[in-house]
Order: sequence, then C-alpha cells, then structure tokens
Amino acid sequence: MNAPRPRLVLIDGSSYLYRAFHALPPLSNDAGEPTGALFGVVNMLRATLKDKPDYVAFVVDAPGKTFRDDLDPQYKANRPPMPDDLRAQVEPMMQVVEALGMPILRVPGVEADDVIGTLAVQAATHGIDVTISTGDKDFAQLVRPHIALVNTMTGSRTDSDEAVIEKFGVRADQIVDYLSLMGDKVDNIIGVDKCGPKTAAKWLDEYGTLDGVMAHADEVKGKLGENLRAVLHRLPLNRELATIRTDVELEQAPTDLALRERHVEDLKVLYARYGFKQALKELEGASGEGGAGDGGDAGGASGSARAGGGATGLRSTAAGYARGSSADDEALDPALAAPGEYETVFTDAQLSAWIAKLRAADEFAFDTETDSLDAMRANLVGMSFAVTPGAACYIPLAHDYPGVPAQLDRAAVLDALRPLFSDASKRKLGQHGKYDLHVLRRHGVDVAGYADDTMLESFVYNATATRHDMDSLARRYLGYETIPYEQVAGKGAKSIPFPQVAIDDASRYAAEDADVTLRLHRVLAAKLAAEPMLQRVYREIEMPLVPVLTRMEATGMKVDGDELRRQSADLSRRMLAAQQKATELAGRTFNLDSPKQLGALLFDELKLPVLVKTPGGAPSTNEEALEAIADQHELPRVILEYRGLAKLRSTYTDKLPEMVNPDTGRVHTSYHQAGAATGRLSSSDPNLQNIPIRTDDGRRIRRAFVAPEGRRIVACDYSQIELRIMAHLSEDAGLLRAFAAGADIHRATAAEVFGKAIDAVSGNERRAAKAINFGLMYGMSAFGLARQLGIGRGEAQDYIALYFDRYPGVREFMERTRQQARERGYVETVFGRRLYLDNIHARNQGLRAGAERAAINAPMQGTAADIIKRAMIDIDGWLAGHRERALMVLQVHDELVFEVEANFVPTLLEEVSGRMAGAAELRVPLVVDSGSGQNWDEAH
DNA sequence: ACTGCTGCGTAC
DNA sequence: GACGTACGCAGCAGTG
Repeated sequence: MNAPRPRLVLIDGSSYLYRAFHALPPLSNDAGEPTGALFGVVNMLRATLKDKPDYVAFVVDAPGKTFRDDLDPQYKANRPPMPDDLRAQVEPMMQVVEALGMPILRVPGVEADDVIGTLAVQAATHGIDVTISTGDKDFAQLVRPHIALVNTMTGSRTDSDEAVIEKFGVRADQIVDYLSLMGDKVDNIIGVDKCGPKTAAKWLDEYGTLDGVMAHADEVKGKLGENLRAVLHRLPLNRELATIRTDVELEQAPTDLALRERHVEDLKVLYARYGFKQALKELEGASGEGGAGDGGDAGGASGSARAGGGATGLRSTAAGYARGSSADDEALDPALAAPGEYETVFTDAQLSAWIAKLRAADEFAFDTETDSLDAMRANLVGMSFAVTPGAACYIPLAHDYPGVPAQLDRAAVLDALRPLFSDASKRKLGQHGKYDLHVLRRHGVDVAGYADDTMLESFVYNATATRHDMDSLARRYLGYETIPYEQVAGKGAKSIPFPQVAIDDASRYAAEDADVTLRLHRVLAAKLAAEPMLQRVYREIEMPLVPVLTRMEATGMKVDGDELRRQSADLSRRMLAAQQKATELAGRTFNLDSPKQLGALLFDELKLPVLVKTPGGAPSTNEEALEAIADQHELPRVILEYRGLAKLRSTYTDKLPEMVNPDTGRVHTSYHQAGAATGRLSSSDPNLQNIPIRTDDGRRIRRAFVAPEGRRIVACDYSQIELRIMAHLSEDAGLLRAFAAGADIHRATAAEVFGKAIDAVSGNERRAAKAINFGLMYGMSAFGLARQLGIGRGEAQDYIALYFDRYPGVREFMERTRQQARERGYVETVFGRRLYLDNIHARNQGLRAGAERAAINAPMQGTAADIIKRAMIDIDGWLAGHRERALMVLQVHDELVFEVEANFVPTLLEEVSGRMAGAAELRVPLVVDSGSGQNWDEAH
C-alpha cells in the first residue's frame, strides 16, 4: 500500500453558521445570549478534529467587494442584514475556533468559496487529500480525485462523481451549469423561472452542458421553455458567478495550515460561558453521551395571514418574465421607458386641479392601493391617476404611521371623484381593473365606462405569454422596469401593510402604476387595432365581461358551513378507520399522505410490482398504480379509500367554511379572465370550478352550496359543447347528422365504430366510444386510448382507424388544424381568438407533438369559452331588469349557476336556456340542459 | 420559517 | 413520451 496521504480539511465557516442558525432551535445560555448556531458549529468543529487532520482551515468571508460584485451589481443585492441573534454569535465562534488552534482564513476581496476552491486544488495537486466541510451544494463542482465534500450536519459525504450524480443527477463538471440554470434566490442570481433541480438535471442529461441547453432552448416546450428563453442572455453571467475560482492569489499554501495546539483554558471559559456541558466534560477528560444542551424557547408560531399590503391584484405577484409573442419583434421605443414625473396630492387645490385635468380628458388611467389582495376585504388606502404618459398623481387617503402627513378626507375625495367614475362616456382604463372596481364599489363608487384593461389587451393579443401582470407587460412592451412592490413594502414575514408605507414611497410606486398602465394601453391598443378579429374578441367579449364577472364575484354563493363541518367530521372518522386498517395491514405506522413513505412500504417492503412510474422516475403510488396491484394485497385498496376521503376533507369540507366572507356570509371566488391560454376562465380562492361531482361522497359537497329561504339554485349547462364544436369545425357529415338528430353522441359513435344498431350498443361499447370522443379532442394516441380502456394497443389503434373511417371529416379537420398551426404559428377559435404555439416547429419530437395536441384542442376548448362568455354577457344584460329576483352566481366552463326566487324559476330557465343556445350559430344546434333545487346538487 | 418542487387528485 | 385546460393540497428538501 502507498503511504497515507496527508489530509487537509477546509471548513466553510459562514455556511455552517447560517445553517446551524436555521436548523437548530433558538437556544440561549443562562445569561440570555443566543447560542443555537454557535452550539451547532462547535459540535461540528469538535467532530472534525476527532479525525485528526494534518492541516485545517476555517474560512470566512471578509467584508468588502469581490469580483462577483463587479460582474453583476445585483449579486447578493437581496440579502437582508444578518439577524441580530446570529450576529451576536459570530465573535464567540471566532474565539472558539481560535482557541481550538485552527487557522482562520479571511482574505479581503476574495470570497470564502474561492479561497477554499484555490486551496483545495493546490493541495490535491500536491499529494494531499482534501475534505471540504460545508453545507453548500455549490462546492459539488470541486469534487474530483482527492477532493471530497462532507456535510457534518447531515453526515453525508460526497467523494466521487457517482456520489455527485446520485445527489444531484449531474456530474461534478456539470454542477456549475446546473446551478446557472436554477439560479440562486439568496445570491440574487436569476435563473430559469420554475427550473428546479429536476428540470436542470434533465436538461443537462439531454444536452450535456449549459451551452448545449442554450443551443437547444427553442425545443423546450411550455412555460419552462419560455422561461428558459427569457433568461438566455443571462446564463453565461450566471456561469461566471457560480464558478468557484481555483486560482486566486493567496499568502498561505496548504502546508501553512497545520493545526496548532489548542488553548484549553480559553476553551473551558468559552464552553462554560455558553453552557456547552458535553464539550466541557470532554475537555476535562471525562466522557459520556447525552443531552445536547437545554432547550430554549421553541420557535414562536407565526401568523398565517395571507400576504397583505397588496396593491393591484396581479401587480404584486412575483416577477419573472416571458418572451414576447412571435408577433411582436419590433424594437421598443426608448421614450416609453423614460421615468415619469409624479405629484402627491395633499391639498384641496391640488385635488381640484387634477379633477379638472381628468374632466378635460376623454380617457384616464386609474389605480387603487389597498391593504389586502382580497378585493372583497380590501380597504382603500390611496388612488392614482394619469392622463398623459409620463405624468401621474397619487392621492394618499389612509396612510397611517407615526408622523404621517395630513391627508385629504377619503369620503370627500370619493365624493369629488364620483361624477367622473359614473360618467360612462368618460373612458376609464386600468390593469386588472376588476380588482379596483370591487374596491371602489365597496367604498360607494360605482364605475361606469370601464373601457380598457391592459391585462386583457395583452391576453387577447398573445395568450401564450403566460404572465400578464403589469411588471411583465412593462418590461415586454415598454422596456420599462417598474418599482417592485417588495421594494416599497418589503416581502414575506417582514412586509409591512400598505397603510404603513411612507407616502413618498407609496406615491412613486402607485403613480407609476397609473402612468405605466396608460403607456401600456397606447402600445397595446395599437397592436390590437392592427388585428381586427382580435380587436373584436377584446371589445365584444372580454371587456363587456368585466362588469359581469365583477357582479358575480361580488354576489358570491351561499355555503352551508355547518353542513360542511358535519361532513368533515364524518370524513375524519372514516379516515381514521382507514388509517388503522392500513397500519394493521402494513404491520407498522407510516404517513399515508406521503407518497415517498407509501412507495417504500409497497414496493421495497412488500415487494409489490412497480407498474407505473412518476414523471420523475420514482415508483408511482397514484390511483392507476394502486388499482394495478389491488388484486395482490389489501393495502392499496385501503389507501385509495383514505386518499379519496382525505382529498375531500383537506381541499373542500375543511377549507370552504374558512372562506366564507364574514360580512356577506357567502363565498366569493375570483375569476381569472386571463387565466387559461385557450380563453377559458379559471377560478380561485376558492376554486369553485373543481367541486366534486363524480362520486357520491364528492357530490355531497354540492349539497352545501345552497339557496337562501324562498330561492332556488338553477344550473344550466351546455350538452357536449366541445364535440358539437368539433362537428361544426370539421363539417363531418356523420357527426353533423348525429347531432341534428339529437342522438346520444357516444352511443351513436359506438354504433358506427362497432357496426351495430343504436339499440344494440352495449354499455362497454358506449364507454369505449366516449373515451374515443374525448381522447380525440385532446389529441390522444392509440397508446393513451389503450391505457385508458385497459385494452391492447393494436385494438385501440383499430378503434381509432374505424372512427376515422366513419368520420373522415374529423381526420381532415385535425390534419388541417396541425397544418395551420405549422404554417401560421397559431390556431384560432370560431370567433377569431388566437393561440400561438411556440413549439410547433421544435426539433424535439415530444415538444412538437405536445404543441400539436394543444393546437387540436384549443379551437374547441376556446370556442366553447367564447360561446359561454357571450351568453354570460347577454344574460347579465337581461338580468339587469331582474336583479331582485335572480342572480348569476357561478360559471364552470360549460355551466352557469343562478340563485333565483322560487316563482321566477320558470322564466329564468326559459330565458337563460334560450340565450345560452343562441350564443352562437353553428352547423349543429346548441343544446342546454337545466335543473333546479334547494342546492347545487339537486339542480343537476 | 419560508420557498419551490413533486406527486397527487378534483373539475370541465 | 404517450390526454387538453386549470387550482390546490400535503410532503419534503433546501436554505448564509
């Protein structure tokens, strides 16, 4: 054997201090000095010294700038100052390190990482075995022969390429590229939005290096692909920032770092002072295992209040930007990005002057600032206005902090503004104005003439760009960087409510909102004007829908909270029974909610076969997987039972009662008008578009959506609307005939495909036909159909071939749609709404196939969305004369729900059905089914 | 304590 | 790899 190589341990001091601080409870000594982090670090140091390294260094950052700061002024710009409780532990830590006899390295102008990197490489090339002791994954890039990482907090050791691959999914030489893709929040390195370890590893596996990923960026589909392309230009900089230098000038060589004699007396004093009993005992020659210090106070619970201090709805969501559409490659006008001049209105004279300006204009932009993101609870804190680009004002109304300047009276200001807001001929414009309409309405101001909304302009112009918040739009269409909300109000737990934001800061932020909205409108209105069909979708569908949705949200729906709580109790009881049964069957306890633990139990311990994998490659425990092994063990069935119950309770019966607004006693969902690229609405807080209906337990939840005394719930839904649209678009003779005859479309399809008379179709055949019908609309393959029906792939292929044989128009329609997507880069709905497909020409087969499936689905899903939106606008207009008797309360894609006076039900059914059916003239009739009852379940 | 990702499941 | 569009829950790993 060779002589043992000498060993060098390089300790990443800052990393351990911070990690120990976060990982350990906030311990303190008898004098009340914080000691948690110190305790962690000291234990780590003692463990390190037990192995008796030949050389050792404790490396920490020196204050001052480094080359990374020069590369990127934003580097580490987000870092909050060190918490006081941690700062207090730094000096004691250095004293302990010193007393232990460890050399301390703190090199001005060089980050600790680079000191460690340089020493490690030098030592390794001079016959020394190096261990880097750190909790920071970035160091994985240094792993190579004779350089290993160890994390003594977790006990993990990474000492080979295999170990790096096992941990990160990439080789050590790919780590820098991997980090560049993910970015680093704490260092303020902007990576690819939504790209985490899995995605980064997948891309690097596929394309080898960062350069490879960048070269193939146009093949990556979906939002991730957009996000990747958006930050492409930054990635080389990220690589530089993430690369640990191994060539900096240092005064010390590795061999200068011999461990010195420890200073026992100093250590005794320090250990005693901070209460490290175990360490003290060891020092005094005794030994023993045991208690790791007295527990201090446990970390205090924090409020779970939603992030307050919201401004304009989407405005305050996180940044992150998407590439502009394929339709707007023009250069941006630099004048658009110039800073604005803003005025804060404190006096009546200033207010009068601004009102005069607003009166003189045809159109103005406005925005509200509030103390909550929830429009149904938010209080008005200030308002801003803009009439000409670059000039805006902010009127503070309810800022409240010590020394706050006198502000105008809120009620008086609103009274003065009311005539402007109620004048429908005065065009108002906003960004996500539905939010502001709610706020003003709740403060006694009804807005008429809400004429333009930049979020909706952007959505109609290019729905593929996923973000339509103001910050993203300003960046994309103006080249303008807005002031982030976090900059004025802080972020997360440290954020302050908007009323406490200094008026000066609030003014810059809020006035900018109105100014930028106006600038954006100028740009986007011109773009839309150049596309007459899109212009119509915007003018005739999206804008008129805004007040309709506002009314529906404001109305809300009555929910019987007590009924839901009873259901929760019942579900809990049954969950407990399932859990006990599962424990019995497993022979041990485990967390039924943890797919990881469940997978280990089923597939490792019980050795059940893995028939389904997750997209991440792990054995799946989803419903399909559990069904597949349910005949081999009792446990999977019990898990399925538990899952079903847990889902209902956690998502619905527990949560919905919490969401009842105390002022109205109802739940007020938010509809997101720019939510789904196809033009559908989405619903959140709570999402009322995914309330269960398929199982009996699920459907019970709908019984809690009730009508008040004397009223009924009425539900009207389109029958098979997307298939009817497919018939319309494909003009397939067979499909048109079936719908014209009013046939049960799945049964009719089965009769055609299986060559039988309508009456001879079996239940199973109808089920298969239904799967084909739906599958086709989603672009499903034979493989998918086979899986869905549990049949062979060949058989599934036969069904599909037979289908296309009987309905050749459908095949042609699908080919035509793909063709159009390829030629023009987009597909459109019957009403001209467009969806761009960024990946339709991707070289990557999977991405391209995905884009083709989306292309086939979008015209049908989108046309259905257009139709029901038109119906809603029409119905809302009719309901204007009947507000006391009937309210439109919900939309669920192909269904509208109303709350109606009992004696008005027949009228409403007739009117609504007629207006829904008449919302479009297609080659097939639109059929509407409806029902009524005391609750939403009965109405079906 | 907080964030983001993963796995899963609900709707149309 | 294999079915389109959403929202949201719990677990979990990572994090100065």
